[in-house]
Amino acid sequence: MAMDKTFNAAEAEPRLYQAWEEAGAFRAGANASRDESFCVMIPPPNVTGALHVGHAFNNTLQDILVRWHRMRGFDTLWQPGQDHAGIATQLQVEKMLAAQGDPGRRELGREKFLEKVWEWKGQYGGTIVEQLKRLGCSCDWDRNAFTMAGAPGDPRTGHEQSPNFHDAVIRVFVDMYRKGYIYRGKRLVNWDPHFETAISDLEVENVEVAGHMWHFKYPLAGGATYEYLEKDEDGNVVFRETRDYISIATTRPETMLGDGAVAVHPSDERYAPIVGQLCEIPVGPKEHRRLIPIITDDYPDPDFGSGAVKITGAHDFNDYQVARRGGIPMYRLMDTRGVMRDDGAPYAEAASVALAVANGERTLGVAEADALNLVPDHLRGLDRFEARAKVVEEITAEGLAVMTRADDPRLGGGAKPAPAPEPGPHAEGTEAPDQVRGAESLVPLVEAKPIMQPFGDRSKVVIEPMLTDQWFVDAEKVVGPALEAVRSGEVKIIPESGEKTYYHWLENIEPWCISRQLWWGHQIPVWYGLDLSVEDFKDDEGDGNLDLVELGRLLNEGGMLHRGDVHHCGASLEEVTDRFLDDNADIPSPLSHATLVEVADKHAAIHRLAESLAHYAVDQDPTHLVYPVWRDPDVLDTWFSSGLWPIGTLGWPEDTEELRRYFPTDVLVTGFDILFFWVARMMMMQLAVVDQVPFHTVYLHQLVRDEKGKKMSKTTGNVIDPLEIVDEFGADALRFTNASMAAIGGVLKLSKERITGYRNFGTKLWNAVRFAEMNEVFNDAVPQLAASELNPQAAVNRWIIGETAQVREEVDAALASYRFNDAANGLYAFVWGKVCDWYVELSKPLLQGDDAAAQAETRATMRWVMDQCLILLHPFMPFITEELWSQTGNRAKMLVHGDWPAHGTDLIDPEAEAEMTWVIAVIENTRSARSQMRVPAGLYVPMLVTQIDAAGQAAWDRNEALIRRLARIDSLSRVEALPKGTISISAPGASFGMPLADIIDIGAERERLEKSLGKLGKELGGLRGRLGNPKFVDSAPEEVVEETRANLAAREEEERKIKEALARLAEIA
RNA sequence: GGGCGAUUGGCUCAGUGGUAGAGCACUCCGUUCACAUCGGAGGGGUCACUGGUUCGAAUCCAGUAUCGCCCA
Repeated sequence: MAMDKTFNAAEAEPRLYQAWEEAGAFRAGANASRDESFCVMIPPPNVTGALHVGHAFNNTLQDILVRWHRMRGFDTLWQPGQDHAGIATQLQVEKMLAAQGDPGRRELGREKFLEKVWEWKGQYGGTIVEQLKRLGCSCDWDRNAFTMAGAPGDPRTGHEQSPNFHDAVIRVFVDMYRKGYIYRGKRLVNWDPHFETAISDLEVENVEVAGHMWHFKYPLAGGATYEYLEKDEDGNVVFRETRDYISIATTRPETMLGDGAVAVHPSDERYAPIVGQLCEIPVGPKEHRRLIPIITDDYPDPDFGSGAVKITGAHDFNDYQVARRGGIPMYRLMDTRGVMRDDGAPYAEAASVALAVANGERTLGVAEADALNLVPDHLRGLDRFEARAKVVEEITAEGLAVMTRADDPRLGGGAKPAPAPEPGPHAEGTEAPDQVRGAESLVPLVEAKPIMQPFGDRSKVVIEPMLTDQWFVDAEKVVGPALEAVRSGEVKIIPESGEKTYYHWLENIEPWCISRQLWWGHQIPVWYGLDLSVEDFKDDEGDGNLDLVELGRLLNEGGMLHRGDVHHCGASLEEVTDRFLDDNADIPSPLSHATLVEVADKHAAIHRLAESLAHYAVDQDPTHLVYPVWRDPDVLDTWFSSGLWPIGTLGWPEDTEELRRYFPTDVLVTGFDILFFWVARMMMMQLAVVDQVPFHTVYLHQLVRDEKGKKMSKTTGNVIDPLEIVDEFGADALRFTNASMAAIGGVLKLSKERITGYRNFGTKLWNAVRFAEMNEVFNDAVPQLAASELNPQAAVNRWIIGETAQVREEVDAALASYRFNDAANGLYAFVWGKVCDWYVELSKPLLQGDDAAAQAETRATMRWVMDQCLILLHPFMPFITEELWSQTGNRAKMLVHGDWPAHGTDLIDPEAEAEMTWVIAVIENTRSARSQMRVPAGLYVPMLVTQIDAAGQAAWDRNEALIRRLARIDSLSRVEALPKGTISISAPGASFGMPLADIIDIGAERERLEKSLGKLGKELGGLRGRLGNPKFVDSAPEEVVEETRANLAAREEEERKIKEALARLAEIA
């Protein structure tokens, strides 16, 4: 059956993939023939994800490594899976419910909503798996894992065999909690007011937007004044003014309400006289203006703005640090929706407490400060952007805005009396009064300037730094081993620059916020109970029993509603029950004997306890008393669970065979951007939990960009869909392009031109095999031999065997050091440049000639060579190679399990190599001369030789048919001297000529020769210069000097021949 | 502002001390015998700049310029 002219990827790819899967070709350990294992964990894509070019690139590299190891007989596992992507999935499902007109998340309630999520996961969660298959990824899909596997409600669709990840996550949390690595605390976190949850830095996009910088006066307390001086570089006073205020610049006026201080740099002489004094926040009811201290801190930049910075510890990350250093109270201003707080005591009351703090009359604990609502009554309940407009308006109306001339360039464009506040959902037009626009009139100084603003990458709303109670991993406690593992070289990061980044980040690590206020995720395994160990509670009778009066007091006054809760961490309620009961053992009976029950939340707990006590009051039956506890409603950050990916997917905490065989795993291939978010955390967690590194090598790559180096984005419209590429060019072309781009640390620019080129490469390979097939190379009669059994006579066959051995070594070396581009480019150059361009061409006279022995050995050799091409290319282009493998004779195994060659450079035959190098030089030089002399391409011409050394003569004799065919020569004659009008052709050790006096152009020939001479002259100059330098001969390595000498000799011979040829031309001219 | 990196032919990029390569594009020639998704032959770079180290620098060092990424 004749082969098609091209490979039909669209038809073959699904068929081949199915065949691999049916044969179980990708199962862990398939084709294993040795003890060593090789394991790659897929960086789990989001379960909501769809394949993009980044996935395609990343997974191509993994597949190359995996297929390469599998073919070499390693016990190989490529572990696939997806992560549950808390926010993204929850959002997706909410959207779906809305689109279907179904009840929303809150209406459904947690349990019902989670059922919907599981349904959604079952239906759509496998999308990316199917897409990875189209790329040819050889994952062990039977083991497909999911970071929520085993969680309550899991119907096990799409991850049927996944280890119970939920157990692993909960176990790790409990374990790390008990080791003291996890704590609960109030810290500043990125808060998404839309989803009402903390989010990670990774989920925050900092975008430059047009913003404003307002300048306001904070009056000094009690009308105090000071001399404000500005000096130039030489210390001369250039500005002097008596001021009763300090000037502050801010991009977020609404946060002024929560200011705890004004800070200036300790070296700033301008403000030295007033450091330590109090100043007034110029907003809020006049009679309750809050006073805050002027402090020093290194954070303010004296050259930026006025040099003074307001400190709002609860709403700004920099201010938070200053506040912590300076013991400045942090006042939270907003609720979870980014709306100005409307809870707690009236403003007057709160402000007086804050004033007492500012005056040093009292201090506040973190929780107490947080409970204080310092939003003036009339601003309560406003959106943060509405509040901003109000604050600006009020300060300006009171005359406390810094004023400037209307033509001040800082105002940007036309001066606006009171610019609109930041763009926000509720940004309204300005209500500022019209003012005269003359340059002389004064307007508030509101600079128009670009500011970096954080947005939630899913919600697209402005992220609010928010002081909230969250769970944290005390990263400082677990960072040590993770740093040491890389420093010691136990774990290697490629490229090396990644190691620097890794150190820099880990050495400055911050606590890691792991709680999220979502429903979809691993619920935190912590239960809370009411704190009954009331210190000031008095058991009147001292009899250890509560009477009704005492119970009443406990409920109403005992602080049960106001005191903190107690909590315990454990894998299940059963695990924490005893701990709660132990806590309660000391409190008066009958409460000490209460039975523990679980309720929904704290409100329910209080209600339930009260109810229980009321019953007790009536029936005095202590057996009905209950102690209600409730579980933390928050879930864990998705990164916390995917941090356990290496051990979790292998079945930890069970002591599984997979864990023993494949852990620690080998290589992690992932994007540079998640070095911190994932790689570092996996290192920390695996080391903290099982005291082993998760992998020995981390291969980091860049973002895949478009052909111009731009990030792909929907807005720019430059997104390349990898599946469209697969449809158009085939998966192999995309894969080969990915590999050839993958220089270590390289920028990745994907262009269709390049993909087309590698699709063409596939066609080239296809047709080379097709040629072989047409020449009966794959007939059953042709033996399938090992390299060592071939022993061909013809130099061309011996030569190509050596070339193949060499490229195999190059490919192995390149892959071993993750130089995918070198491996791919080496194979491209070999298959196209050596096999197709030369070996196939040179073989034609032998295959089609009448020397049966030569024909037979050439067939056998070509069969071997073609097989080697398919084997070596298989990890890069699995589909086309597998198809060719199946079309070329009976095979014991599919190529996916083909045996990767181990033949060495002992197959290189230096004599054959030298001979073929000479033959190729003769052919190329002849073709070049013919082409430049415009000898018709098809015309067979005679060749003369005047001088040829023994090696040359032997090479000619043995390869005459090849040379004649490829150089189009019809005869070779020995002559004493070349006749006039001969085109000169040289080869090492020989001088040839083509006597074409009647058709050549003397001038053109002279031009050709002189050009060659010119080039040679440059080279000769360099070579002679070097060898003429005694220092070079003395200090350069022997072999370099030798090489240079040999090179010079060869060039001199060439120069001599060209000069002779020019002399001959001169005779006829 | 801090950190990391880049600058090589028209384009995209390799190249860790021995005098510069690839692919694409371009020019010319060629469709009878694997392939026009092809073959043959060519042109094209003072390796960003300035100094230094070295017998020798695209490569190592210092500085300058421009650009990019990350963090603030």
